[in-house]
Amino acid sequence: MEFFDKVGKAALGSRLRLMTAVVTDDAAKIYELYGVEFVPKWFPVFYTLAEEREITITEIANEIGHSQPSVSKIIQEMIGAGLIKESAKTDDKRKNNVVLTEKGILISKKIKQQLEDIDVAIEDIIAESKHNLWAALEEWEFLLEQKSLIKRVSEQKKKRESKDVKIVNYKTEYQEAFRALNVEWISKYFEMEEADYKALDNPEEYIIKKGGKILVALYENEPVGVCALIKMNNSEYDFEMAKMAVSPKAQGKSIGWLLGKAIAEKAKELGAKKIYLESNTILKPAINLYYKLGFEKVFGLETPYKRCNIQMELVLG
Amino acid sequence: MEFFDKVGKAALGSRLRLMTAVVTDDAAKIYELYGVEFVPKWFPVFYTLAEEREITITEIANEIGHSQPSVSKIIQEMIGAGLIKESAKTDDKRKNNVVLTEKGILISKKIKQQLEDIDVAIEDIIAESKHNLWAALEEWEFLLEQKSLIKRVSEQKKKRESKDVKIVNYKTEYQEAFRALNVEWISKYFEMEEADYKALDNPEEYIIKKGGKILVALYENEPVGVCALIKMNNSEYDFEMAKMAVSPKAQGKSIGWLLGKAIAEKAKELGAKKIYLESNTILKPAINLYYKLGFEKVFGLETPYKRCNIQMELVLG
DNA sequence: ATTAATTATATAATTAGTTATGCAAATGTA
DNA sequence: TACATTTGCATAACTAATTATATAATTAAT
Repeated sequence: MEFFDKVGKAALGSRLRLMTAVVTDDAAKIYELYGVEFVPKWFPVFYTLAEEREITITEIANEIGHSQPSVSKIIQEMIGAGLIKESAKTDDKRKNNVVLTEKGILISKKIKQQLEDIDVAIEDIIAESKHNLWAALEEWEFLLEQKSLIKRVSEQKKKRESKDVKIVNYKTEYQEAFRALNVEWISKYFEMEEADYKALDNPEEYIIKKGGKILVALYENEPVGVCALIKMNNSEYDFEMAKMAVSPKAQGKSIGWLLGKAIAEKAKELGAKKIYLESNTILKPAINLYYKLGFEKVFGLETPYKRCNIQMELVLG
Repeated sequence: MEFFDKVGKAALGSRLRLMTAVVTDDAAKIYELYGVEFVPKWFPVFYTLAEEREITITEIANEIGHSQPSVSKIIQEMIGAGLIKESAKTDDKRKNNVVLTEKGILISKKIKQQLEDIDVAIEDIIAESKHNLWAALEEWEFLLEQKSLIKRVSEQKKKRESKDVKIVNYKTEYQEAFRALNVEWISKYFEMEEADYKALDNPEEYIIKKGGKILVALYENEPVGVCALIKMNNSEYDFEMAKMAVSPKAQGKSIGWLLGKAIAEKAKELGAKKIYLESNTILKPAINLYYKLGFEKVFGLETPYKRCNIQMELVLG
């Protein structure tokens, strides 16, 4: 199908669907060829019953990877066709154990030869093909169970988008964004405090002129994240990382990570050995990010912020 | 899925269906991730329209391998969603040409990035897997188009069953079968003639005692095919192959071919250089078989049978 | 110039699965 | 021991496709 070459791998689903249709259409004809009165969709259920002596509907569903209602319906059809019957041998009255009838056992014998022929026919295709579809399905089942397609795509999206994020130095034109992005999360989770207003309304005076730095993350030339490195009056720490904010609209692009890394780099350039931060444990994604960046908990410093209930430091390598 | 290992390749259809479900389920989530209001099943149709400027429903169906009603419904849904519109630019009033709307074009741009991400994600799976599912699907599409699964299985069935066919010499206990199998086809297509009754009622006297042979094909120890080698009074031919009959119930096991081969072998053992036969062209499968066995048309011999309108000979190698 | 066959589409019915939901039986827990 | 939770199953409603069939427009054939 030429179509698939043009579209690319995104058409994997469509391609699978077509192949499924081709194979299952022929499956029906194969039963006919062998003169077995049998509906192909019964096959997985039937096979399970031929193997196990007696088994419940839910167990069958789990074994063959169908939903329980699907098996439930198939069982009813097969009972109608006289291939299986309910077997009362159970103390748990919710359970509906089923077994093959005489007729079912007969058909299972008939089908045995058919299965072997199909097996040989498919083995032949495998032998004449370069790429083993059967083995590929088995392998992909495993790989997609390990990490689903949606997860893989979302990781790729993040990776690509974070490439388009630029971290730049603060300019006056970003003051509005610096203020707005911070006000957004602070007032959502806490209340704006005196110290916040000072720094956000006048960052050049309160942060940069005192020897600090502000970095801005740009995505498509819009400021979507900010973070400050604030000069401290403390014997142990030269700088505090603070006022980190990322627009909710720009989440999933690793912007926090990129800002954090850049701030740490900046601090190192300025000769710092360690940087300090204050936060609150209700901000779980933020705390997580700090750990990922290498911060560790410390205790005991004084702070002007009511909302601070966790203090951390990062030793610069 | 352990189930598949037990069942063998016959579960290829089930395995494909499960993989299709896994992939298409995630497809829906992927559109959501990218914030595109889009139903995955629209994708092949949408993609075709994004490529071609303007195209009819049937053309789309052919291109993407769906049925026409399927595309017809999808088109209606997409018109409802405002992604495409009918374009009246056609003289053939049966046709329903469709194109993307402004909104459709916008979404196609949005989706482009998404497609690239999926492409990379799937390429990554291909890279980390030993068996390339994408390439396997492509190859199997080709192989199954060349020779369908049903054809491959039916060939395998024939091959296996013809192994279970035994060709044995005539014994008195097979007289009834020899008669019945021949009467069945002769009276179906023609009328029984005097010469038929003689040979069939008393084969030992009319065939074997005169230096001829009869071979019987047994399947599951039942006689299901017969063929005679009859001594001729002719300077050119020593033997005639005649009274070949195969039970309709045993068709598809190459019994005719096995009998023909065995008769030719027998004739060679008896020192014949050529064998002769008479038939009628309305028996197309039989004539076909004779050609396959190496017989060629000849002309001019006299025959006691009304039904004879073709004469053939096989030069024994 | 009719009539028959073909083509393009739409609609209806069917298929093989899925979720969602409800009910009864069994199990766990305070 | 009573009550909440879990389990097993059936039923209903939905989904994404299919085949079968109807209708209108076009093309081919007498």
